[in-house]
Amino acid sequence: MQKTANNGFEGEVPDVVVGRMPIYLRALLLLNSQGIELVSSHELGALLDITPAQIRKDLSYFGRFGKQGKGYRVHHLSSAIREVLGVGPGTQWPVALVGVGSLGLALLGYPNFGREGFRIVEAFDVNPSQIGRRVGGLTIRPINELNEALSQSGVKIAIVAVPGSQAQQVVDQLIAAGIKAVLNYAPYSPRVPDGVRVSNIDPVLSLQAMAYFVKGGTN
Amino acid sequence: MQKTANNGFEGEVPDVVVGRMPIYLRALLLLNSQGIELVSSHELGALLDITPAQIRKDLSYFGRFGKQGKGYRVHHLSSAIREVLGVGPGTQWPVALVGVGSLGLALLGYPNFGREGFRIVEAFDVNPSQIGRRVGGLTIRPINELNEALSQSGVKIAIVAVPGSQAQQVVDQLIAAGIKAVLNYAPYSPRVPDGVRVSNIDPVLSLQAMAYFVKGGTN
DNA sequence: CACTGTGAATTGGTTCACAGCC
DNA sequence: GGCTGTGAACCAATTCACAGTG
Repeated sequence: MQKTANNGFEGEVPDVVVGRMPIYLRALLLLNSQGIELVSSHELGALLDITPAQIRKDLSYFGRFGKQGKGYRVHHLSSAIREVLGVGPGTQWPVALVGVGSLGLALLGYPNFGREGFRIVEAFDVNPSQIGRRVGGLTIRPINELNEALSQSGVKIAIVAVPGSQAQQVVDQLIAAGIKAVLNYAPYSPRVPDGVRVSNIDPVLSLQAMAYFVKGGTN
Repeated sequence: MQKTANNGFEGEVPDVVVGRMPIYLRALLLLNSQGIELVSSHELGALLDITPAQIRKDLSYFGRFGKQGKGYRVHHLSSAIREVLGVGPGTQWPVALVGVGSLGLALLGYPNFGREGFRIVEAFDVNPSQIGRRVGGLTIRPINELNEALSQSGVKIAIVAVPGSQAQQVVDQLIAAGIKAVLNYAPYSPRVPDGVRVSNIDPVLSLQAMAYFVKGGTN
């Protein structure tokens, strides 16, 4: 049984490997902007604090992108990773945002989404004073229009920036409207059915873990 | 060699375990607010999608907090975890913020830091129009005062919310000023010396990884 | 000959399963 | 009887080491 890379079976690539691909992509785009055309796994590893072997093995899950004796062509590899992730140039994932408080507004104005394959195309809030407000070409809509607005539109990814107490309810509504991936900023980890991905961003959890190490671990 | 829990050696607890402790703490505080006094590893696991064995083993790195036949007293366990992490009630880690754009401002107004053991006590920016501005009891200071302000103050944790192009330089300055942990929101992973912790929060990386799964993995 | 791609070896993390205790 | 705490077993991820190649 000769397992060539990318034999079409799903679930074969470990999550942790998928999670590193965007990191590689980032680094490659930076190298590209510096005019660097060729990079070895060793150089890339030095840049990212990742072992060369890890990088080569990770990439080998998706294909053979390098040249022996040379390394990887920066542009070629970055294109390949974009392709793998589904964020190739030309594709832009439409994203829904729920919660337009100060964090939600900051996200609406964040320029990197557009550059990296995503665009916020709908924004919702419960707060009546926000509804109807126009921000960056978008009109903030009431949350009860969420299902109607998203069900037919094919939006598959949402960002949740509401208080923790509302997060579960909002996520439930999003899933009912066909959302398959949620980037959650609320300080509450919502429960979701199989087939839906959640990625939680919670600065407090990160700070607490770092506090342990700053303090000096177990004392 | 009989390795009892918490034998005082540092570095013995895997990072991944430390990273889960804040998650447990979150859940326990929620249970506590619901008036629940006792919880088993099985119940907590069901709530968090973590196996009971994992929870018990994780906790056992730090001590024996449960009662056989009963489970864990919610209040007792949450206090113990706070103690372990160094975010016990009464302690509040002072934190420096660099970058007071829309994201930085949102962070300044984020009420959870205070509740969970952290307080932003200094805020810096390069933008002259921000400097001197008062936000939430804090005066925004120019970044060249960073070293002076932090070196003597004992602030060990910083939040970086500047553009990617400035992140490395800012982190270098923070480290020179004695910072030991950085929560980095810039879309660039800064290089740091041993002994300094960085936690990167990058929504684009999360979205790109989720896009892969929404797309259906390798196709 | 410097590098990739990849099985094999190793390390680290998770889950099992049960002794001990309430 | 129900649950914790924990060695042992298992599984997953990382690293090694080298054959293969431009």
